[in-house]
Amino acid sequence: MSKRTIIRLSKYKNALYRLKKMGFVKVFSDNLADAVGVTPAQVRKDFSMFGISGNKRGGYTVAELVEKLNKILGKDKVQDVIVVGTGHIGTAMMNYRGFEKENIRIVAGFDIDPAKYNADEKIPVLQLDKMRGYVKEHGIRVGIIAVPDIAAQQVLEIMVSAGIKGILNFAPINLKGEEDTVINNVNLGLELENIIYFINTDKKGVINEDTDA
Amino acid sequence: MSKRTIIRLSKYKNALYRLKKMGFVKVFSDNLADAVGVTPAQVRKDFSMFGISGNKRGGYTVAELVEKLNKILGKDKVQDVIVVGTGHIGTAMMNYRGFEKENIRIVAGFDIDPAKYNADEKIPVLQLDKMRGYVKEHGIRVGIIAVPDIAAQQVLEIMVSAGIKGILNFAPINLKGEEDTVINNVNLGLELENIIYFINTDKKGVINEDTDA
DNA sequence: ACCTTTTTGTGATTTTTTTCACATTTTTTA
DNA sequence: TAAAAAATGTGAAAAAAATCACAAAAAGGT
Ligand SMILES: NC(=O)c1ccc[n+]([C@@H]2O[C@H](COP(=O)([O-])OP(=O)(O)OC[C@H]3O[C@@H](n4cnc5c(N)ncnc54)[C@H](O)[C@@H]3O)[C@@H](O)[C@H]2O)c1
Ligand SMILES: NC(=O)c1ccc[n+]([C@@H]2O[C@H](COP(=O)([O-])OP(=O)(O)OC[C@H]3O[C@@H](n4cnc5c(N)ncnc54)[C@H](O)[C@@H]3O)[C@@H](O)[C@H]2O)c1
Repeated sequence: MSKRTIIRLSKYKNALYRLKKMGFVKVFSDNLADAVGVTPAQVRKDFSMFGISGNKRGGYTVAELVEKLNKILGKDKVQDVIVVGTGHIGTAMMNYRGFEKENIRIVAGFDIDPAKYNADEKIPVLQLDKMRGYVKEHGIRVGIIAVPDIAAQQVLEIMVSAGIKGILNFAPINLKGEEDTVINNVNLGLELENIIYFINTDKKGVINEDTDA
Repeated sequence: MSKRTIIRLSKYKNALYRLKKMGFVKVFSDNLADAVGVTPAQVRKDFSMFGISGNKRGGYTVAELVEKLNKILGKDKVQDVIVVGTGHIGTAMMNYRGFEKENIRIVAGFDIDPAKYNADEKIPVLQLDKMRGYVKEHGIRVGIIAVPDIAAQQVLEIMVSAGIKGILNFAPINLKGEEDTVINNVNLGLELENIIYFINTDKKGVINEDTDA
């Protein structure tokens, strides 16, 4: 399954939360298409690939659909995540309250700078050396890299060797991983550059999909 | 030209900076391909679409290539950017030193919370009401939205009406813009969800392209 | 001077992704 | 009960993106 499809499923799910809050019980492929910025056929095809079906003429039941999407996306159970590098981006992620309702829980931060250590906070910041043990002990599978680019590859290797399988990387370098590791490189500078290119050119509109940069 | 192509050009440029620092004078399509994680044919095709040519057998001259890419990407002149919403993400962006060498300069922040105001800093934080005037006066064309999702659409409209043409949006909502506006939605929650999906499934490896979420 | 090697540049081909279009099902209306 | 209307679900078609593969150019060797 392609990344693009999964990102769309997440978007449908987010749109559904909003629709639900607005009181919608049923939803049609073109409502979701509008909300997410794709065609209705795309919505239906995406669902069809995961065996999600609605009712002809009746559309989809919001509550059911949310549940199915969350199941597919692995959001039916809490996912624990650690952050390595508790600087600007790292602490932004640690303090973000929006992850909770998505069943994503940031459980600890790690840094090499002793000034950052704070084992007593709700989300403790521990020394990097403690990471391996922590990951093994708690069975952590997902981590965020928010260290300077020079340190990123090395940090990646420690994380992977400790047992982490999925990584969101903010360092502006294309990290490469082993076969069984998932790495999602998010390069915010690139995203800005992209905008700069397009405003200096004819092609306007919403640039979508693929942060993967 | 597709977003993916432009993102790749940016990546080539970044890879070239590193190669240059390492002392490389010439570079071949497969060096860049390796660095960025694409095929050599892709590199050459991308270049060919922008009329960039190298020398058969001799490859490309690093310095020339960097210059051409920066020209195409609009990085040959400084681009001023404002931030709206000076919370965690907004201040992370404002404090990030890495943008300077990319000719991206964050010139001001805006917020509705008076506690955030600080007109005397190098990068001042001003009240939201001042944004329109500031943008018009300084001819700002690019802005970053880092406000809560509920405020995002409204903030977008103010920014666009003030004359901003390109927007990087961190609020987890698919902002829609007018014809001549470029909006790049970056949804970090989606990027994490994506990782969670893939580690719970067979498909592993580097997830790339498309932050656009 | 000629042969060999290396690498580009790109048309052709393949693969992937999206959109079309319509038969089918369900609901409503009369 | 039949006809009309509104959606889905999905093969087929189209469009977009990536890869192949090879002629051509440049460099070096003998
Ligand atoms: N802040 C932004 O807006 C922004 C924008 C684009 C890219 N980035 C990238 O995101 C990453 C983080 O940026 P930031 O602004 O949060 O940086 P930062 O300097 O604020 O924080 C980096 C943190 O990593 C820690 N660190 C350094 N080496 C480490 C190591 N080996 N192990 C563990 N911790 C280590 C430092 O002590 C520090 O706390 C960087 O790679 C940066 O290039 C940031
Ligand atoms: N922090 C993260 O790691 C993270 C992760 C995913 C998504 N996001 C999204 O990024 C956005 C910013 O997140 P954050 O963590 O920086 O939030 P934050 O709460 O730290 O900061 C938001 C800032 O926006 C200001 N604000 C609110 N309404 C405003 C308005 N109408 N005009 C101007 N300013 C206004 C607030 O005063 C505050 O300073 C949010 O939409 C959030 O959902 C953040």
